[in-house]
Amino acid sequence: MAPRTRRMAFPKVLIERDTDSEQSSSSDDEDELEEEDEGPPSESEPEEEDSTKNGYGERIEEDLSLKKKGKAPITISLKKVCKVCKKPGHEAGFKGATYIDCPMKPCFLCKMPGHTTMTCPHRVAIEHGVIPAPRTSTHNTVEYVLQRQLRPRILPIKPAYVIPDQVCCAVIRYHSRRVTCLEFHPTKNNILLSGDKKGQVGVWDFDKVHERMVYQNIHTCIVNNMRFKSTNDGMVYAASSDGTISSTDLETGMSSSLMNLNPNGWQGPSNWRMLYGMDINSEKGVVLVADNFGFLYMVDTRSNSKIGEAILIHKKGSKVVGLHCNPVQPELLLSCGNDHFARIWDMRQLKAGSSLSDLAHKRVVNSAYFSPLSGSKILTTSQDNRLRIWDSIFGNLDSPSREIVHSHDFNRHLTPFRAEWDPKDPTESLAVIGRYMVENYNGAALHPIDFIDISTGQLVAEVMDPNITTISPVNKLHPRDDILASGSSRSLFIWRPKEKSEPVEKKDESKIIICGGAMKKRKGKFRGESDDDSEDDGCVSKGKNFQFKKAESKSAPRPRKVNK
DNA sequence: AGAATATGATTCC
DNA sequence: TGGAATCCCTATTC
Repeated sequence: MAPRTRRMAFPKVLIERDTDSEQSSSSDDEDELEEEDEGPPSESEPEEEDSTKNGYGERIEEDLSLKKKGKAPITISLKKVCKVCKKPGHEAGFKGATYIDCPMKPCFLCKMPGHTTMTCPHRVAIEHGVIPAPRTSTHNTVEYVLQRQLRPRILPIKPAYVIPDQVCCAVIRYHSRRVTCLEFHPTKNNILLSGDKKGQVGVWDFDKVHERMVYQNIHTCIVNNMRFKSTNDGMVYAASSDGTISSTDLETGMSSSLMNLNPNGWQGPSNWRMLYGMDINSEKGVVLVADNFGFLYMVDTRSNSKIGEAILIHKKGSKVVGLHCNPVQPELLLSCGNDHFARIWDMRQLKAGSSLSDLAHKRVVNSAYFSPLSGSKILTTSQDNRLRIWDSIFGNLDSPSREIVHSHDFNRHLTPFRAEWDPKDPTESLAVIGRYMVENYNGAALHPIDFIDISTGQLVAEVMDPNITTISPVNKLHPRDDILASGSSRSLFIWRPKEKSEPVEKKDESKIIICGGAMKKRKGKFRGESDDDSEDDGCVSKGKNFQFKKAESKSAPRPRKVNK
């Protein structure tokens, strides 16, 4: 697995190690970058070469040439190579809490070559990190009028958003694997459902933080999407990579399988079907799901029976990751997937190739959602680091009406990011999405959760907490209250606006709990977590030790290693 | 403190 | 077309 062959091909270049790392990194072109040119790298280089190389791409060797001359003391020399491109002359990686890009690679944010994220035009506003991309097409008359006449009036009104920006309660390590999806209960305001990579479903009353419930036997691997049954909000459906749709009674925990695409068990990876996108068409009483081979399935919720045959809605063999029914027009279905398309369908004429619209993207589309009230706009999240807004009224669907460059790269170890609408926003312009790229906030490397006004592309707010050093790819805004729920790694967080909740330090200590689980002897400590009382059964309240503080330069939690 | 590892889209041959 | 190599701003365990 290790790219050993590449490492062995390095030319041997020795550089005197400079005790002051900051100076050395900024003056690489001077004589310290002397090539000693000991000839080409030998192909038969022994494997132990790896042991002379530390984790930062530096090569440590004893300077033998000095030995030969006799008197000179043995000095340790380092060759500094970029750990990304393996070339000397520059270094990439963390310098403290700031990540330095490799200049040989395209910009990590906008993916364009020729610059790094430091100078990317899409993050010139340092305090925001994200600015709107220019409109792709402004030759539309309606848009022009909107720009001229409406925008000047709209802009001052926009900041009225209420942003949930302070953690009010949390369960650290709620799940035993990373969180993959979240869903608020449709009627009970304090109930949050969470699915994880292991197939477990959490039911959490975040007003009674300690009453943590995790159903372990609903699925056997990733829970990809959950939806409440519209006619009975005590029942929830979930689609999983185990190939089943589950139907679970939240009171009893009783779960049954609505559909199973792998009735004969494991028949090899090319036969194992996984369910990703799911939604409910309450009008028709149908659960819609889609698999990793491009097919859509429908199940009648009254008879629990499959309707018709599977329909190919995306490129054959490609994953369909998202399905969404239009909130206003029940005939309209939206799908998105790994074939780089989001597609709009008419439920009355569902067959392969009969989509009403194909929304083209440059990369995989992680999510596509109709706007929650009018259903006239579509918000997509694509792995090309762009959010796109497609407007069926003020624009055509041939091209997005706006593209917003935003850092939400794909990483196989992270749940894919999905931008979500604020269901409460009457103007249908507020979206929330976690950010991949780290920002250095007074010495702490943090990944904020961004609130973006999709009508202007502006970053309305970036929400973070110095205690949360992990990326938060899963976010959901409450359907009625000013609450944000976040899934970050295995933890769940509930955010509320500052003015509505007292600072957590003064609040009920039990609002933050840390679950033991497998983390008994964990060394990297969460702030305030003490090692002494690590009872690993159930939840352990660590509230009194756990303090939320403003990011301060001295008290950054688990800071990134600072080069010395 | 550093190594190992889990594991998916994409590219290349 | 299919399998191997590659990748990289992760999180966690050992």
